[in-house]
Amino acid sequence: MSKRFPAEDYALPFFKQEGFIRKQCPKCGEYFWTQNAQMETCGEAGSDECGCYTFIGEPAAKKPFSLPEMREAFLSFFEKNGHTRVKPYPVVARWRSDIYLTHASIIDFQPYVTEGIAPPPANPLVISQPSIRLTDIPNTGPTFGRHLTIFEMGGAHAFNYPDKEVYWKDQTVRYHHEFATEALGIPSEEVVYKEDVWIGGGNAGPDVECIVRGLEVGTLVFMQYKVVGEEFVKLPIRTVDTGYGIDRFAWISQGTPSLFQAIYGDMLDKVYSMAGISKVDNQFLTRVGKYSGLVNVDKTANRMVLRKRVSQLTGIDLTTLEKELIPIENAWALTDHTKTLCFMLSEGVVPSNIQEGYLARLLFRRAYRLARGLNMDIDRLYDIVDLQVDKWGRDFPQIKAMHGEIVEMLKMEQEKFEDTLKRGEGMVKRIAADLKAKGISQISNETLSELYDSHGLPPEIVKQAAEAEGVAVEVPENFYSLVANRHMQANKPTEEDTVAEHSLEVAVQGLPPTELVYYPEPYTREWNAKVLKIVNSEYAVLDRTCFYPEGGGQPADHGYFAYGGGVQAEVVDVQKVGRVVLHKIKTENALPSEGTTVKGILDWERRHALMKAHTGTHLVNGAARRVLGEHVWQSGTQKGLESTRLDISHYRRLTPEEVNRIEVLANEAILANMPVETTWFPRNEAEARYGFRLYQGGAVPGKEIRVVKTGNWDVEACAGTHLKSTGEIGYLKILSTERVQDGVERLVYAVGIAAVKAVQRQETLLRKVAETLNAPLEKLDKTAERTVKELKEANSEKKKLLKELAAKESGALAETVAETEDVNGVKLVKRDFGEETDVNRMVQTASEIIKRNEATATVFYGADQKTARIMVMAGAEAVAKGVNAGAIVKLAAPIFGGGGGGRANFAQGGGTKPDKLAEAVKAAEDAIKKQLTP
RNA sequence: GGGCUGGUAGUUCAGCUGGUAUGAACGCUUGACUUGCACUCAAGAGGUCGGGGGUUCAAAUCCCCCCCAGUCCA
Repeated sequence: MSKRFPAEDYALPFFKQEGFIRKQCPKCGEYFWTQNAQMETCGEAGSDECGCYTFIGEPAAKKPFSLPEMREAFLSFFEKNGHTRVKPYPVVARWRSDIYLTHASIIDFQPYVTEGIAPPPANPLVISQPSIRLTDIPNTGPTFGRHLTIFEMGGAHAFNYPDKEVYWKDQTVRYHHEFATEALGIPSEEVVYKEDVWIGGGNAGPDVECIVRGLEVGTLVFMQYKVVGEEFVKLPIRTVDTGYGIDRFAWISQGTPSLFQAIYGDMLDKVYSMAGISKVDNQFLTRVGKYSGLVNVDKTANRMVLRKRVSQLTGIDLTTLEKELIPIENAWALTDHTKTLCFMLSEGVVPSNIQEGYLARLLFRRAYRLARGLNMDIDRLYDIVDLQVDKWGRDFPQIKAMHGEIVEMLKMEQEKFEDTLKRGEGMVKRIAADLKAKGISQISNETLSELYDSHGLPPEIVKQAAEAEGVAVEVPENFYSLVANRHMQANKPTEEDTVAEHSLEVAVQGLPPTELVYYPEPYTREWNAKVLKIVNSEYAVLDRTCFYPEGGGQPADHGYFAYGGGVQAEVVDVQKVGRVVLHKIKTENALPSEGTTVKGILDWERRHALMKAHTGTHLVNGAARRVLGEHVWQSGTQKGLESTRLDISHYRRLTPEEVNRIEVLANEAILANMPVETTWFPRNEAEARYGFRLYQGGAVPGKEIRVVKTGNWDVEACAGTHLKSTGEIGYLKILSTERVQDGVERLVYAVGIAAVKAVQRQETLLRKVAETLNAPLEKLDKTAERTVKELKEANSEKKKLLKELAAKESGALAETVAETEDVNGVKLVKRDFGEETDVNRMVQTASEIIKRNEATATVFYGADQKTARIMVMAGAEAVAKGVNAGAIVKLAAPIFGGGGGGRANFAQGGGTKPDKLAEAVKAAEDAIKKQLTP
């Protein structure tokens, strides 16, 4: 979608007053505002080459600022100007269901604030938000720090309501200009404002980019539209969304060749020395850094073209450029990635193969490969992590608090990756050897993408391993799009359910919100209500209800309505659509008519059990966190009558000991009989009071949040029905655990009487086993062990005996049990095994006989009531003379109603008509004779 | 949430167009020869072919369900 806003949208009084001129850049074609009449291009050092970085070596500000200094300068500037300082939000956007990571400051206020559902924590406000952008991975390094996977976005936000204007475009630009010129001392005529259109996250509006000496240091967005199809629809709330690149501002204030030097300072030297980069030529970096603005790996896929251009502009030859630059870029990227990992893991992201955990894994593996590429001992990676914790731990205390867990999770991840690599290298070796044997000297693209897609082997690693085996690998330029193509097939959306849901939404329109009696009175089992509407002749809508609708992993209540003197309508399901509760009535039952007053009666046994399960779940969650660590988050839950489950994030399989400890802790929490308090808080207050740990169950909609506080054990935002106190649960028993995904463990447990019954079931099972084994319960393990051992021994004894028997029967004894005949120099041995149909025994015997004389063919057979079997084996000499066992069985087996086959030296067959066996044997005998007849 | 790959001896794997697991290598045990850099040679032990169901005369092999593990993408 390309759209331009009219020029007047950007013609601000500020520009006029301060003598800014609007110009069109001849290179990129964009309009920009500047006080410098001599300026021809917009000066932005992008791929259009409108300029280069002129701050490198010549700092743009009055003094150098470190990142924390710049952050403080920014925050205090806006604070001075009437903004309230707000603490940064987490980098894991758990309050949102559409994204995993916070990638801008505005993310903190979407959708509740920007859509007017909840008020902002302050208005206007200022925040410095650590933001993670993994789409910038390939650019991190090559662009000298213009792109980072983690950066701090300074956000000064104002939310303008129809009835309350805070400030809008003009004031926003004024603030920026004042910050840049007065707070930082950047000369006014060096600040350029570029007109631009901003579209993101379904919203849009005009924006201006702020360029200083070639670098975009900020974007001032005026969010005022919702994107609907191709159209922009005006929003009631106009949001000032400014993004100040705090890191970039620090960079221009220091004028270092790269942003990394500005942010990391001395720490970078330590990384260099770990990476074995002995001398870093700052003059060289300065020359290259000036032109780093035109590098953008996404837009111009071919990296080499970019390098060539940089080489042209700097006059440094390509080889030198590559050789000098690549290790440094990699060290930069490594430094950046470890910082991002520290932030992510400190908030409880567990590396895994799904969701945000996968992003952490991706990042770690990349960091690992960068370290390897720099010939760095992998242990140094953890030294860098330590440096990061030291560097950022003061301003972001959770990083310091989680230091141990971060390192542990990373080490675990390292182990897993090294296993994958080892496995993969073995696989490549075998593939290479196989190809070589077939005379193929190159690994196909198909194989290459499969190795990556299914086994996680990046092509460079395959190349390395294959070439060591003497098989070539050519990695196609478009490798990753080839992989993407493999995913293109079959993504069929099944959206039948949404249609039905939509019809309910329409049906409840205009109805008043149902009064939810189950919240203030979770123990009320009977109440009177008026039927407001019957929907789709199956759902009843009441004015007030005690029936809990399905949600938050808690199943719907059941029960019935009584009305009209003795009529009962059973409620089999309850759903909430919007703010209206729908009660599904059993199909066979009569529906009460609209306007009737009904008495609702809850299936209390069911509801009470579910309440126990729900409160119990909060206890298990709290117990798991205490036993396993602060990285534990709920990643899903389903309450049930028989058993309930809770999925938690954790980086390794739970041990039985850990499970026992969780169980004991949870039961201690029950015995402590702690009160369960539920309180509605305004969103901001809830977050301020309890932090983002509240969002255990994921995103919670609405302006007000229901907070469930279980004694001193656990606090969560939760919409379920809860007990008054924990003691009511009685007893909680963990039944089993499983691994749902890498990094997600599932605990299955039962509460109350269901828990007792579960224990009884397990006991019954044990007792049965004990009876079968005829052993006392307490010696069951030893007895089972011994029994299995004995069974194994018996089996191997049987095998041995079979062999011995075969050896005997193949010798002298053979004469007595088998018929032997000589046909043209081949000994034909025929034997009826009677009721023995175990081919294994026939095979053993036959091969013993043949071992003695290769010029032998055996025809063995047997039959029980139901099936007949025939087996033909021929020695090498017999085969040479023409015997073909396969052909014989194929011919003979159909006679007794079956089939069979095999090879020339061995074949077997079976059938279902044992009475025809003799006939088939005769046929087989004749066939052999025929084969041996010249 | 979607896709792909795998589960066979203690380990790494072969076998998978159904028809003997005489499986291979390494490891292990015993013996011989040597004692030096993966010693060599001989003999031997070691398998519910992840689990369950189905098709078939016959399933490691084909089909379905489940479990376990790996991996890519959003």
